[in-house]
Amino acid sequence: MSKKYTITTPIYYVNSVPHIGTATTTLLSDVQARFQRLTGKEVHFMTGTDENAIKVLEAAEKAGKPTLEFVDNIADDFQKIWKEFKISFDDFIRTTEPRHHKGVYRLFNIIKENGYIYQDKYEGWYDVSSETFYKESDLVDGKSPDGNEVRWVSEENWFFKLSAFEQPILDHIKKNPDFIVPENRKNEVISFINQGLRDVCITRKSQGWGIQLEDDSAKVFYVWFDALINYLVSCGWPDSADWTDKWPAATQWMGKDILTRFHATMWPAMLMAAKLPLPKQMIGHGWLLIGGEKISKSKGNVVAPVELAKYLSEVSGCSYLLAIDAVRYYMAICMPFENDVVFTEEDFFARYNSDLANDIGNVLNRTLTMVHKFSEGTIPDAKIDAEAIDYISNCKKEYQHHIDNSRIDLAAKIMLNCSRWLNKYIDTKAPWALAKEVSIELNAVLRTMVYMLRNIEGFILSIAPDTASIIAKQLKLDAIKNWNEVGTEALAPINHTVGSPEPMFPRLDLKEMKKNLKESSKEDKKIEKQNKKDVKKEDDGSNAGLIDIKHFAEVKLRIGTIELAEDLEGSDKLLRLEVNVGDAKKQILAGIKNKYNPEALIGKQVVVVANLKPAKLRGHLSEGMLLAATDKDGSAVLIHPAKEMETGSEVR
RNA sequence: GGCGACGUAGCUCAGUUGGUUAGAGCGAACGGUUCAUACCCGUUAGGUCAUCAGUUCAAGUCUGAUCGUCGCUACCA
Repeated sequence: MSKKYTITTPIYYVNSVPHIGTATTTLLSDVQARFQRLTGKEVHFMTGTDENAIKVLEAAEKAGKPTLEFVDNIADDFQKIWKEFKISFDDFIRTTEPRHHKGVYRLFNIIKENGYIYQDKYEGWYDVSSETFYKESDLVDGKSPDGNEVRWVSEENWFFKLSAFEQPILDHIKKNPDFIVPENRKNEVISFINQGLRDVCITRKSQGWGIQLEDDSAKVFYVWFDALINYLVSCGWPDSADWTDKWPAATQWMGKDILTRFHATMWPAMLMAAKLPLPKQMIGHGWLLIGGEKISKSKGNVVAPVELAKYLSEVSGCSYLLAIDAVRYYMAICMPFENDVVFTEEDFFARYNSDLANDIGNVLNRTLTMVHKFSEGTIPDAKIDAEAIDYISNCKKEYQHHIDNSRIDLAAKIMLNCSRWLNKYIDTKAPWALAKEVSIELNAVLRTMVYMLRNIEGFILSIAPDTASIIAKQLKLDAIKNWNEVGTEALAPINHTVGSPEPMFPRLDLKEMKKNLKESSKEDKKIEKQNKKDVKKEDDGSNAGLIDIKHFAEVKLRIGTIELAEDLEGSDKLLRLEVNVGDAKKQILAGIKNKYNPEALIGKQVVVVANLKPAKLRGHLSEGMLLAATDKDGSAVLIHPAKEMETGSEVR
């Protein structure tokens, strides 16, 4: 069995349908997959859904559906939408499938046997009302993301010895410069690992959802540990005989957000711990940020690619299939690589007009018309311009190079440049002028035009498959099926009769659309204006840096009496204080250990910010703060009232 | 607080190891053309490369500071 070219997308959370972000990743990988197939490679292109997150439970509950049914539905939706979006995946893996569970168990056991898994106490914040564990970073102002109270809980769990792989991963990155792209992301990963990796807790107390441990049904695997394994499972690991043909993957695609922490550290570590090969390349591309004003009825920040295509089809009159291609093309040519790219619907429609309607669509149209007018509809018997053959031969090389390097945007630009080249070629040669007298050159020009068009077909095929097939169809020629065909003269067969032109991408009336936009977004603008006004009122520039008194009034300052002070265990800066502020006692952690003895503080009065949101420091809750002046050396000097005050007195 | 990224034309973005007059596409203006989807081709306008200072013969590029946006992180109270 020959080695396959494996391309992966992340598996996506099932609490929402595909949006512009997931669609971008998926589309870019699809272009690569389609291209590699075109070159004759056997491709294993996989995507899927991550269904074991605890959040799924809540989402299902909200939807009023049994959890299993809920995830089934969403997984179906994903597949439907991806198919509509022409994603040519070979495998769609769901982490609720038995094959995935089997893989997770196997990998866990292998890593355990290899000595990289151990049992220890897991401590974390536990949200009782939603029965969910939260990481420290998940907490919002000391509460769960839903605003529920959390409490500190510790329980026995399994840990993965991630810390053992700091150096091995760094070494691997160094030895394989293309392992992580782009460069700036690679640097981020390196500096992240250099900060030190902590072992990760890979099991949780079961909430009734997730993959239960084989010998302990009260526990489930941490979702990221389970999810990453899907890549292996999709390749047939561990039991299928041919999994080594598919793994390691050639390219693992993802957005930059899940690269550093998971794919570039935890995942390689897991593979190393199991003595499995690492993927050849991971790409953490930037985001397609949503900005500007929205023309369509899409709500909020979620622009569904399929909805966008539907809307484009409505307003432009182009077929739905080609409208999907337009979205695909846009995402391809705007691919965010190192940096994020701003997406606006206005920009999308402008690009549709300039690139697809005016350039590519129009050049097909004028070529066909000319072949009909000047050559009775048949490709004349003439030599293709050597200039064109040269040009295409270069483009072909570059195009392949770019796709192999995952630069879908640059590849798309080559295609667009071919169309520009052809437009310029036509203008320079002016076939309509040549046609006025008998001319051999006219025939060569006409055949060259068709030849160029066919190469554009070849270049756009992986990006916008139906656009390619329509080009072939209007020329009444068999569609390109292999990359070898690109650049050959056989693409424009002599004496072949072409079909009649029909606009693929009808031009949009952007001015008209802008008018509509203005009306539809009047409301939004009003709100925006109001907001701006409010900001201006408070800060009109002349008062830069000054605040309104009402902002100050929001801060509740009280005289508090320190009733208890002690060192905080494990901290060399913080003291733990209990401060009476009149109506309540508050635990406050203060970073004043280097200046104050705890004993000397007891009984002292201080100024306390009484309505500060609690925060957790060093694992302990701090419910307020003491006012202190900053000394020359940067240390804190507490502020005391000038005379003994009643505890709880207001400070103004 | 720490680490990091970013700030380049009206808009969206390129600018390799510092090296002439800072680029592209879109948009705009003007001209040309008529095969074409009011399209295409050409020309032009438009930039204190966030600000300030420094290194250098030479800085968008290197260094430091400042401002702004964003991300991660912390023993920030």
